Amino acid sequence: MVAVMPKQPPRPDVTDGAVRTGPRGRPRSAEADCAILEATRAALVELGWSKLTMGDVATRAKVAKTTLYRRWAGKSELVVDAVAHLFDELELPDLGSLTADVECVVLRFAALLERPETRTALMAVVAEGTRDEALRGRIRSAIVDRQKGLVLQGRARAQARGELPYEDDPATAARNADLIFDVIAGAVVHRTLVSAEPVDAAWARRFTRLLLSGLASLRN
Amino acid sequence: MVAVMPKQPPRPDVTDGAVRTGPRGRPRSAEADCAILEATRAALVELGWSKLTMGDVATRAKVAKTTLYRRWAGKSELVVDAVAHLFDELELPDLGSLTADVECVVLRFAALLERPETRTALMAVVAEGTRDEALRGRIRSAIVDRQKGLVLQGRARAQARGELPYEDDPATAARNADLIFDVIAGAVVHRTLVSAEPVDAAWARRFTRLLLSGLASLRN
DNA sequence: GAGTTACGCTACGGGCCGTAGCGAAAGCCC
DNA sequence: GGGCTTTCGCTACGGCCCGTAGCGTAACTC
Repeated sequence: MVAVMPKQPPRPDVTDGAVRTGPRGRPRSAEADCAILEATRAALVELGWSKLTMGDVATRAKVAKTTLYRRWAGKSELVVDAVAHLFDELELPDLGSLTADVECVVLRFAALLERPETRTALMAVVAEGTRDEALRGRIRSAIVDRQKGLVLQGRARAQARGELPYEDDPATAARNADLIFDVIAGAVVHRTLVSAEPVDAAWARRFTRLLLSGLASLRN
Repeated sequence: MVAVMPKQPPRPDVTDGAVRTGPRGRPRSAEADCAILEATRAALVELGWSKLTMGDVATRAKVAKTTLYRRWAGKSELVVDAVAHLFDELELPDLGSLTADVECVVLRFAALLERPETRTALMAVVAEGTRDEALRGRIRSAIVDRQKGLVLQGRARAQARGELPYEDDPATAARNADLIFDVIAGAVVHRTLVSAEPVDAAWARRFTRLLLSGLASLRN
């Protein structure tokens, strides 16, 4: 788990080669960071993305509004960090077969998207990210890359078991991993948030079969 | 193409069985409707979702702000209708094979998502929809159902060609269509908006092969 | 203690929201 | 034409939220 860091305080340059001792002055309150992120998640559950305001979060966290703006540039950045922690619980258990692994991660990812915090926040920040390159990068490092790691891990296991062939070309391997990631994550997100229908065990099973064996396997 | 209708004006009940003649009073300006939707799309291109305001749209459309609120309840509903028209151009040409049909629709759908209007609007309204049942229904009828029709159409063609088996059970057929729809639409949306990487011909080809033949086909 | 930085608090200009109220305009039906 | 109905443009308004500035105080380092 990689901690997501809020906006860094302005520090003097270290480019002159002089050895700096640790940061001087009053340090930032770690409790405040935690309380703010917690308050943000609570506000997301109660109010949703559109009605969430910075002032409200500050009040919930028992913190001055100015303290929020000292650490996060705005609502989007704050919410990304607040939600990112929830994705840390995503893990890929080794169940012994590629089919079981895929089904399991699909269900876990869906369970994460069922939570009202992630439900209302994920699409909203992605929408904002379409117009903000920096925000896209933040989303990528805080959320997307963690998920993509699961794909790489699952493929390595399947290859070790002999369920998947080893790719000869590293570039091809990377492209395939990206493709599989978009297919799995995209299908689960689209099912839960756009089609607004539940991802249950039956759906996960049928999706996994489709992914592994293709369209022709969908007869029954 | 089904026209998306703005908020209906308050009419007296027709439940008493009496024959009503047409609506009385001054009719709504169809030109205003058109100008408003056009102005909304233009504003989406220039400003994006978050900075788009109702007042700005009204000014662009040369219409009073009150006129907007007489027809749409808010920003989300307005944007859904404004973007819905763009999805009408989605069609499924008969290219003679399932592979070609899928590749083509993937590329067309991706081209639609490349446009800044849809890019910034689609995820935003979906995010709002997670907290608004009525808005979800509006998105479904205005956008999602039209796309889903393409899946049904493509499957029927493939079955007629003998490329896909006919499902015995209608319920199974419906579930399969929903699954395929979420996989295709989800993958394209996730690739373009979350991973923020282009859907080009090569990606469409590899995705289609994966969809038709499953993971094992991804060696090269 | 001196220096530095974070904090809480208050106050503010500015923007946008969504609505009310008005007179005028544009259609129907007699 | 005269009435009736509904929409239109316009203005004005209270309210909420934004994001920042300014101040005095608290916490930590050297």
